[in-house]
Amino acid sequence: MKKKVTLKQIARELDVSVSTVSRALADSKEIGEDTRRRIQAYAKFLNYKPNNIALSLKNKKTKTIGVLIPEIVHHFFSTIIRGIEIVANQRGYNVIVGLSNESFSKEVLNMEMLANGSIDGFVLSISKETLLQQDYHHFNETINQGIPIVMFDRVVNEVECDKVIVDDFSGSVKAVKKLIANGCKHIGLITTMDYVSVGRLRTQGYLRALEESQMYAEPNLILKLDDMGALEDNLDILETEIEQFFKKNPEIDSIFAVNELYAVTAMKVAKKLGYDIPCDIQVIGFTDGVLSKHASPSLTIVSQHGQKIGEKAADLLIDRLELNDDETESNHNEKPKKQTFETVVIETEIIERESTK
Amino acid sequence: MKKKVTLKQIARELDVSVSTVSRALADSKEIGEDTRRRIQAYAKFLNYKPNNIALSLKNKKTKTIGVLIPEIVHHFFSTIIRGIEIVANQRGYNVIVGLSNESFSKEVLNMEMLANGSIDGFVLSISKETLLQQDYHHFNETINQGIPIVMFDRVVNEVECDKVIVDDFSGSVKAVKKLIANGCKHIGLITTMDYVSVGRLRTQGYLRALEESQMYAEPNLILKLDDMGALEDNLDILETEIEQFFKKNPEIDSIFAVNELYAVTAMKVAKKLGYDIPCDIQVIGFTDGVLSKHASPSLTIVSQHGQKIGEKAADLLIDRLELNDDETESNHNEKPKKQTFETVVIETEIIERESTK
DNA sequence: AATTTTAACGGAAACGTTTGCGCTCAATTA
DNA sequence: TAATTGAGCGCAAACGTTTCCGTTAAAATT
Repeated sequence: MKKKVTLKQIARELDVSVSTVSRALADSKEIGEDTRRRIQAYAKFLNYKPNNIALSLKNKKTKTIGVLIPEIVHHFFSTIIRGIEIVANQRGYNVIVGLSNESFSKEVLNMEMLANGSIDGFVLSISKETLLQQDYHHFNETINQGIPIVMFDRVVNEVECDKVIVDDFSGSVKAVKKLIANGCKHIGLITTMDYVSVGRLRTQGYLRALEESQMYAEPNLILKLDDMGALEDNLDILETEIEQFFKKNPEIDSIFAVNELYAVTAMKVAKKLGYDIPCDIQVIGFTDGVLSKHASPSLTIVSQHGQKIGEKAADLLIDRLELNDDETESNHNEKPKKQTFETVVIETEIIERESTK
Repeated sequence: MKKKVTLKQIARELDVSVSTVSRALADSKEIGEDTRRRIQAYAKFLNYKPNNIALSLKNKKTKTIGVLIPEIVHHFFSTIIRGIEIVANQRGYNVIVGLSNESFSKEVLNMEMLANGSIDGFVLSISKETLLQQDYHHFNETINQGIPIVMFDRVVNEVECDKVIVDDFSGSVKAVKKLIANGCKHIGLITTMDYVSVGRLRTQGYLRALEESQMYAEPNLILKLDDMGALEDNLDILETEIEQFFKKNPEIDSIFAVNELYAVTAMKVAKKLGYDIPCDIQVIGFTDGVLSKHASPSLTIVSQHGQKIGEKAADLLIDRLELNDDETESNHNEKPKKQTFETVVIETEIIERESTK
């Protein structure tokens, strides 16, 4: 077992000092032509690679970004990680992931773990429990320690930082208006409880679209579901809820669902009840999932472009990290740099498939 | 912006030495009752947390495990990451992920990046390109540097390390025998090219099941597809291939598919051709995906228990890491500890749904 | 009273880097 | 010939810890 080779080792065996080796490998002009070559050759021979940890300690930066998400077994979030990973790697950063599992305490714990030197900045999406409790102190404390945060998708006004969101509102407006344009008169909405901002925004988009089309928003046609707990596990509950919904409102001619699961389940129930899709009932879901493409009929969706979200979030974070570098290096004048934060909106796109006319 | 508080800072402000602070916080008996209390109180007040990077440098261990997977937007892999993350966190480790994107060079690059001090060990699944090229030097070099590796799912005999695999072979045998028991006489197999070991094993399982049931394996009934490239993107190609397959072999009464996409696509095509599932054609897929549950009819599968795979892999890795600790600390006798590696097989389970009788 | 023990703490090395500064020796300049 | 320059290299500090080894003074032993 060959142990990792260090500068000290090379220095000893070549009978020079550690600093000479360091400089030689950095191609410093201060080192003589021949010794430089000698050292470089020997280092290459030993396959020397500098120790990242030592560099991190010295440079006070780890070149690592922490990603904190509520759940990873979820197409949307894994797509985002992919986006983050791509630009991070390309810009010389590593990605370390933490899962909050929608729990406040795990979110706090994970942040504290990673904030103690392991990472340079965070990209995160807030857990449901945190949103419910509305306790955001850990975010602000982290930012106060000089560790920048970029939030995506589930964001919150109480924390000042860069954000990347989806145009939930106007995406929903577009979707519902498409249903209206397709001749739908009684558009059902299947949505979640209000505490997650995205659900609320999508609901508002639904209402706005109706309003702008001089249509009356019937309270009956709105089904609010509590998605706390394991959604995937009690599918049958979901199905019966939706079935009740259809039976109570036979006039329904279309469904707008705020996530993929609701949409495909609605289709399944509708088919079971004898409706034809899209003739009797048209369906649009808000999602970035894999179910929609393979459902039968395939589902028309408002696509969220998860990868783009991840890429943009990583870019924002790294931009800020490297901007901070420049500041601390060059202008030490205490001119309080106006801390201006950006909120980038990633456009949604309607992908038409078989569930709409 | 409050900068991170260090031992040195506390020491200065309390007019003691750094070592005293360090010991006081470690509850060392060497420090007097009162100073100990004083220091602990002040540290708690300042919310002192030790710097992970400094600790890593000192202890020569990072308490971080590197996970290298071919792709993250994939239910199977994200489930595994979840499993890894759960036990890692619980045992005090962090998880840093790298994506090879099925590319050999990205796999090598990622390993080199992380191997330079960033992580204590790897959990990985080999990229397709690497399997094709059969170049495994980076794995062996990493192991030689003293960094343990645990491979999962896509493993290879050429590398000696702990492994976690699925019983692909016997899982397939079980599945095909179930079809046979259900009265199927002409079982079609939809599989991949042979270079990924799991595909080959599942194919062999299919053959064995037929053999053991004294049934003849018809070459026509085996469809081998090349899944290089973006599977999801050319769904239509996949569909036409499968459609041809059905048309050429009208006697087919069931399908065993080695992955979820093949299985659900086969169902879709079958339905389009007028077959009834499961009456005319029964389908079983080998998978750990989300499509199967929501397909209509829902798909009977051989489940792989991805999370368990991840958990077991992480446990194996951490076990070995902490075993190495004990060795180097206590018995320095050069008795060459017999390096014995384990290959754990995670049992599959057939989950019966609507696509079989 | 002289010695040993012990409690309580500080100094410094170490982990692997980078880098400012100083040193030496030769070459150039005055 | 004496002084200045510069090339080429080493020393040591620094990053934040932990820990071995002192050191000091008081307490306990003889």
